[in-house]
Amino acid sequence: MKWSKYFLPTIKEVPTGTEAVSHQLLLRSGLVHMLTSGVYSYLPLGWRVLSKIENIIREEMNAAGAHELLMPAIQPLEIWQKTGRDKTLEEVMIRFKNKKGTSMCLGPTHEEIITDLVKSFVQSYRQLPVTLYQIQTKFRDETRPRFGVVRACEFIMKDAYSFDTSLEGLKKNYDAMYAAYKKIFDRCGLKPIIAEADTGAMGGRLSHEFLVPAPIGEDKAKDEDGIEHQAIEVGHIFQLGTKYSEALGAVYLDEQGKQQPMIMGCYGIGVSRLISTIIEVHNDDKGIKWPQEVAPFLVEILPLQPSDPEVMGLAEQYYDELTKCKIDVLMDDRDESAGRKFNDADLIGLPFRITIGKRTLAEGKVEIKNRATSQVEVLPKDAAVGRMLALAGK
RNA sequence: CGGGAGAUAGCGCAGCUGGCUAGCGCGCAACGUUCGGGACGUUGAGGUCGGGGGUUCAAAUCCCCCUCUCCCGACCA
Repeated sequence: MKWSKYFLPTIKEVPTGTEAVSHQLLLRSGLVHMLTSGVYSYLPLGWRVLSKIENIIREEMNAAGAHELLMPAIQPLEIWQKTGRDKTLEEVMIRFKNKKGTSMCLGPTHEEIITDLVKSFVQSYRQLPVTLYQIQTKFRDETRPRFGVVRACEFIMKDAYSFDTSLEGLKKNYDAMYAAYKKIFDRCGLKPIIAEADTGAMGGRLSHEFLVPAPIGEDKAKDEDGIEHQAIEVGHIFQLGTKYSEALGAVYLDEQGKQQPMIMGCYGIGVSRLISTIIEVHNDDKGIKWPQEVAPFLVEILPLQPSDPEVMGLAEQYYDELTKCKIDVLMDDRDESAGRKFNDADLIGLPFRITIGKRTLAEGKVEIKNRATSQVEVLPKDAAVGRMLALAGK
């Protein structure tokens, strides 16, 4: 991508009414834009990060044997009345009546919907176990949205649901999800504390929270050494048991031809919240330091004098070669001062920066800088692409 | 939902003991000079001072009501 043709508005000054570092950087680096409290647009760069995170989640969910689907956000209230959660979740549920006068809501979560769906198709133990998941927008009318996208009224969540015929089966699925979660967060550059937690409004037998220590955390978490941290909850997994299947009549016939309620688990990840959390953990006073796997682009090519044919020629050459090798490249080809481009590069925080300037190029050299470590390598111009590929692990 | 802070140009702010034809910095447009860490000069565009009502010769400024935003708490899968 070429910056001059891209929609990437960076902001120099700290936006009014922002306290959290991640909230400030989210806005300053052109990732999101607030429409109203707790409701955000994702700009092209933010959308790319979101897609990277989603793809990591997809890969690990699929590897764990879950199947992706997509359920509706618009839901009849009737189904919520069957489990009584129209009351439990009354405060956060956004409700309305459709033209026929039917009470509807925007889904704050999907246990009821998935249970109803699986009930429609699964009648036999032979069809179980099954685990389904979706990545979808949830709606919660939060009293106090906070810290940008950390607690929002409209947010993106990955929610998975397992259906089993036995507690052993549930345990197995639960363990598989637990393991997948560890991989997902690790790939996102996060080291969550995993803690047993209350099952709260979800109900059920057992649950674990995945908590990432951060100054803006709303949850308390004790680490292995018993030290308490403020932490952001990025994931929560539950052994639900039969609460929903019994309430909604999701039953199957076992080998004896006897009707049994399905045994369920559910597994959530706050996808949009992860963006804030990653920024909260990976930043310095100049901007974001994206972990490689979730970075919107892997490398920024920075020609300092775009009007210089030799500088720009080399930049274009790198751009083409790296793009051919399937590296996500952003080239700052804007006709702006060097200082501004350097500062913007630090702000948006791509893992690597290739700087091409007249002065260094006169000696046949260019620079590669690692954003996270600040390490700078000066190397012959013909070695830059090869080195970059090595750094990218290709 | 309780407590606190705030809303003036796209962004960051000043002005608030009434006198404003509303200003500064950044950004934006044009031209020229620059060109390795947010360059410089000249010219220019851009505002229902969050909204409504009131007091007054006169309101961004004083009074009342409302809306919105942020922070702390309560709440929260």
